[in-house]
Amino acid sequence: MNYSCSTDTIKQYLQTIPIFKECSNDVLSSFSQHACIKPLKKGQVIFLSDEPATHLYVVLSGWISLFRETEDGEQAIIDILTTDALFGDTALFDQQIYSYSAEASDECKVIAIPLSVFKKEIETNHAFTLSFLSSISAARKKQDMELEHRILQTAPQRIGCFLLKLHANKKDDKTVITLPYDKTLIAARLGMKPETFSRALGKLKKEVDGMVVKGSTIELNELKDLATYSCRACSSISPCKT
Amino acid sequence: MNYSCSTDTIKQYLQTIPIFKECSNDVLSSFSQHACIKPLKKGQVIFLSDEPATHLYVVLSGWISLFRETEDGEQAIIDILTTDALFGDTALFDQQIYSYSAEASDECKVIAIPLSVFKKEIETNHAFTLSFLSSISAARKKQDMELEHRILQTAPQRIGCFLLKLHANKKDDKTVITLPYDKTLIAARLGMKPETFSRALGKLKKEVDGMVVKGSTIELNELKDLATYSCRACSSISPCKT
DNA sequence: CGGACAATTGAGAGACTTCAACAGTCGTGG
DNA sequence: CCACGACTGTTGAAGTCTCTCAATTGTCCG
Repeated sequence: MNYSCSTDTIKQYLQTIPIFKECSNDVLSSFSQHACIKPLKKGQVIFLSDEPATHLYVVLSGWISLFRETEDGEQAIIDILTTDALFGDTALFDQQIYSYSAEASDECKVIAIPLSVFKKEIETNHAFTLSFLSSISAARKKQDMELEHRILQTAPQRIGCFLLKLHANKKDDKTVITLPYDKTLIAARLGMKPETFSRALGKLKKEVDGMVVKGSTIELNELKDLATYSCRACSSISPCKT
Repeated sequence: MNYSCSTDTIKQYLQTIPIFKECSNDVLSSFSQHACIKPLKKGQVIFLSDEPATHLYVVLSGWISLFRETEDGEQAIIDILTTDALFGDTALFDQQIYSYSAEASDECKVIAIPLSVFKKEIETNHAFTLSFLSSISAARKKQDMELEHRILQTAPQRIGCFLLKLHANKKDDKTVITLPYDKTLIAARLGMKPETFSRALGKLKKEVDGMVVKGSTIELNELKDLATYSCRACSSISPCKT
């Protein structure tokens, strides 16, 4: 990969991303001219919650975690995003303030687009607004399911659901799943402590026939068995797609 | 109040609702002509999850609960809405299917607007799309906070936070808060069992100086005391506004 | 007044967390 | 090349929070 910030490189990247797909050449050029590619090291903070917002970001590679911190010093992970995902866009409305913090949990590459440029496009380009709206709407549904899962699913079920989603996003159809980041981080992502994750994964292994865990790879016999166990406590038509 | 479905009545109502506020007279007329006011009895179902969507709705009065049901027969309450809130709008994108069920938990009145009419407006009227986008964006942030609360707050804190939000939406500034609906329903809304709610409210009463509970009214000495206790485990700059 | 339902209370079980100890892995520096 | 330390991950025991089940009280309405 290439670390350049050249307009052409960015344009090429943007074209592959769903939300920008329907943009005309002019629009893409406009974004590309003002955007730049930012390589990030593990642990690097991109912005902090309640900070005045300047850019929104698109993930090119790696994993970005969105989180908030409380007065107590507790951390709540809101989401962990990878390629094609947009973040920082919540600052577009209201007071142009980020509503969460963002940090690279990996070696990452992101495209930074000035909020003002994006906002101008939203204000003047109706087609683009519609595709943005559609993506926001999808994100909202995803969040909705997230909330439901926290209420209804047990820790082992939540892990199962997480694995199913990982599998759904894979290119191949093998029943071997590789965990994308630290177990500690997955635990936080699923709203549980590392110890609970470890024990819950153990329980899941017992409950699901033919499931084998070796470090960060998980082998399954039948995906269906995992879905039967995990999706029992979920309202969506299983298996869950979000 | 008046149960008529006349265009003028609906237009009058719509004009008072933030998302429609910036609509031109023509747009309002277009909505009003196709919309109708629907009175609802307590317990009446408006639509079910996964059903093909026909209308979206605006709450005029009463409380509408949005929920989903799992294979197990468990129910997850997603939100409980009142005056000015929009629902059913998640069906605008994707497959025009409702992503949750909606039921009146009260005597309610709602305005039903055909999805097709709303969608057409979204597709052709840029100013309207922007104001819709802004409202969706706000809803998303609210949901975000909801998720955080479920992870970080204990049951008594969640109740405290709920009370603070009730107070923030009140017209007057009295420190007497009236619960808007059944305690059982509030419990479900906050993701806990009625028994837990009862005990948690008892605990909250003990923890917060000067708090008195009499049936469905709650008296407070200082709002600040409640916020200090509840917002400790929350990331937002207290008190929470969502 | 009685029935239906909301709300409370108690006891015990279950899920998750906390604290603490320990095993495994990886990279660094001697 | 090995030893050390830092870090991730696992395991045990005890504690906390919430849920479940069951019994009881309170309240509203016919």
